[in-house]
Amino acid sequence: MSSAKSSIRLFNTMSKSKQDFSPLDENNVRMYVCGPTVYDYAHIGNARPAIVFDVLFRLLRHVYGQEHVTYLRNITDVDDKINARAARDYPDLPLNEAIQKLTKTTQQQYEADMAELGCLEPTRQPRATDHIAEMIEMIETLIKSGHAYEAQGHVLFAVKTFKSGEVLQYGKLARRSLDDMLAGARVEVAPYKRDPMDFVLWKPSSSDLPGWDSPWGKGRPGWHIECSAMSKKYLGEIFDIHGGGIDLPFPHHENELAQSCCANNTEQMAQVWMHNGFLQINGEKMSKSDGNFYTVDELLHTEKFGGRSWPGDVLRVAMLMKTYREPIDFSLSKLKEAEKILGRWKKSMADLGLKFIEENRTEYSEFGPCSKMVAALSNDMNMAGVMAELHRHSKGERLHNARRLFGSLKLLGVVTFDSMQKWEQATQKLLDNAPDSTLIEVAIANRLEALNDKNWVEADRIRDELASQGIKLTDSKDSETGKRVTNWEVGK
RNA sequence: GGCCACGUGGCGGAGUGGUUACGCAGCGGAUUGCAAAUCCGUGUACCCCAGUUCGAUUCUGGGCGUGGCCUCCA
Repeated sequence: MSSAKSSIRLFNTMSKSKQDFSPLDENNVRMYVCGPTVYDYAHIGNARPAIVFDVLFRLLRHVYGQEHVTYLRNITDVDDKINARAARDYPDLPLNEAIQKLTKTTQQQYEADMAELGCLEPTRQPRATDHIAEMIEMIETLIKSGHAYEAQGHVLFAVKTFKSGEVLQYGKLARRSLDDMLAGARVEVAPYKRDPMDFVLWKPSSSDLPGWDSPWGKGRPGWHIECSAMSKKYLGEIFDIHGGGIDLPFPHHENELAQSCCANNTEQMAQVWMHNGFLQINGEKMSKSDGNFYTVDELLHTEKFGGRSWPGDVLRVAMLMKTYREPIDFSLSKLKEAEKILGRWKKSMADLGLKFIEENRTEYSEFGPCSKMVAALSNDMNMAGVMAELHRHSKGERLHNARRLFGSLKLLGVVTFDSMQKWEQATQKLLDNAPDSTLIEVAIANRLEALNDKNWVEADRIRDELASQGIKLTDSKDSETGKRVTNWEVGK
């Protein structure tokens, strides 16, 4: 166990290198991941961080114990996009009610989607609007300590005050100097900013927008402060892992880091910063603004992508076929390959002797993952290594292989006892719905007779007829006698 | 324009200063018509140029290409 603990290595965006992971408190490993802004269906690209960090969550639970990992994923429910969408979708409701309704249903949809993709619920999913008081408190602290200032109803964070000694810290996560950022600035700078890069902690709300009373008048928080306030409340001033998409290092995480360190007077916010790569479609980033996206719900429940729907476990495997930091080209061939591989894994488990019937449930819950697979996973979630181990067990010949395969797939969140039970029952159901099996046996016997007579035409006629009823024949040879043995199964 | 990442066999996708995963597809075989299923076998690939080295796909420099960030974004 202790060797496993010390062997987790994670790529840290801050240092741009893989580092040994050692939690601040082994009894409470803490991870914060930036979650969805709940104004619309999640697309499959939005699901990647949920899946990637779910796998990490599961690995940490495996290594440190289920009760010793805290995983927070926030729900952003205050945002200009939400306001706009609520007004559009519920024009007859008062805005506050419309927003309530929109954010609530969107969050439920998100949680349902992620569950279908095999993701565990995080330990907590705090909502921004439930933590306005904590945000205001942190902003006040920042003003008192000179890191923030009020200007025309806004409160702004002064980026140049984020220093360690005399060294400017702002920009160190994204590895960008203030000059670099200014050179590339594409937005007009508000005149009341002391520095062009200063960002909003609090902004005024007009009467037609959601707002909360504050020392600076009725207003609403800026985007970044919620994560600083909520992570502090539930995880402490410094925690272990902070994750999110590769678009977040700048500005979101850079700003969170600045706020948190300045408010808490700490040198760091998280030990490790992790970022997942994007999904691409035809080589371009999948994004809502470009319109080249598929929602999780569409993939699961409609035939919009590739003319068919896709099970959650297939989508999950497809997503795990590449290192989390690299982009994935989301394509039909990828999903097909994932489905084929996953089908084979399931079949091998059954062929090697696993039976997902109730009396086995307790015994099977004890099956653990293959240690080499855990080792690969511990190496910054090296999924290629993980896949190789899964394939190795899938091709094994012993019951042991099946147990390890099940244990490994379970750890990855790809299968559960229940999902395998359903799979087994579905396979069985196909058999039950097939035409009378004695008739099939007779047909097979007739075909065999025809084959022995070298009457190929008649033999093929029988086979084709069965095929038309969805019965697929597979010929093999008995290893003892050398005689032809014909099995049948119900095809798709 | 600035910053960052990546560029591997038909495709997907790891990794390594020398023995070169894994998967998909293909090909050959087990298989005594054809097919399917299964199993076995089969692939010396690493963008270009220069440098370091006994030796580079792996290190260094330059170039080209692709993608991302610099504005809301997973």
